[in-house]
Amino acid sequence: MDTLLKTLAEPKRCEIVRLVWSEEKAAADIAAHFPSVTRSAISQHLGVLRRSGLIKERREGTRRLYSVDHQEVARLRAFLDSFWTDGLERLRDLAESKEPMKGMT
Amino acid sequence: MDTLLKTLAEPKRCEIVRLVWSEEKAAADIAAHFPSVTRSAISQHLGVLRRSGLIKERREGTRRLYSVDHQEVARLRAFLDSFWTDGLERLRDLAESKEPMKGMT
DNA sequence: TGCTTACGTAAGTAGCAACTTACGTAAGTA
DNA sequence: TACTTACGTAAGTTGCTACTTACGTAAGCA
Repeated sequence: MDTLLKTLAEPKRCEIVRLVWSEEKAAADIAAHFPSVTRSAISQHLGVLRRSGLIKERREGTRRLYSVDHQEVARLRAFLDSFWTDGLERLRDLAESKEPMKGMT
Repeated sequence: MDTLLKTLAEPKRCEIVRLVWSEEKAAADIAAHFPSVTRSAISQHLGVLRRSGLIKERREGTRRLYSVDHQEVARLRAFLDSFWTDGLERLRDLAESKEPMKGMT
């Protein structure tokens, strides 16, 4: 669970999620938004985002198009919502379990 | 802004916030919930949480009592809420500004 | 005045994470 | 076929971070 939080805690990855929020974008287009770092660095960030499940990859020719996995985002959001509002005891179980947020889809 | 996210991305700090969510607790009581690490480690986590503004400190004799700063938590929550739902353009400005989330109190 | 309690903090270490350069590879193109 | 495009990945470096041990300090107590 904190994997998702750690993933979003990195500003560039947070920005990447925002970039592919409503439309899929190719890796090169995403990298173009970060002139300060290498394309390779962005590719690795995309790898982290993909492994965490926050974004999905689709191949099209030589290009790889990325888009947000809104379902996974919804699970993270549900977790945080329960964190803010209520169910603190239940949240404890979820946060400590090895298979977090079971049945929250 | 990502300072708050980074602070919560650490599991132990997330748990500490949960511990002092509804009632203030002394540092020793908090440390007692983490037998695997030293009291010093928890003290440093408390420092991070305090500097990020997520928790408040109150002295009482030799003891230091900690409690959640719900107002600061509300600001983080508001930021994330706008992240999930809407205002992606406005969110971009907030996330990139040096003085984030101005006027969101 | 000592002594103890309840803390924070300084200093050092190990591991991780974000980055770079260099290389590998699959898909189009001449 | 050879070349280019569009990407991922391996390898190495640097800096941060979570942790430990050791020490400092303010408050209460004998």
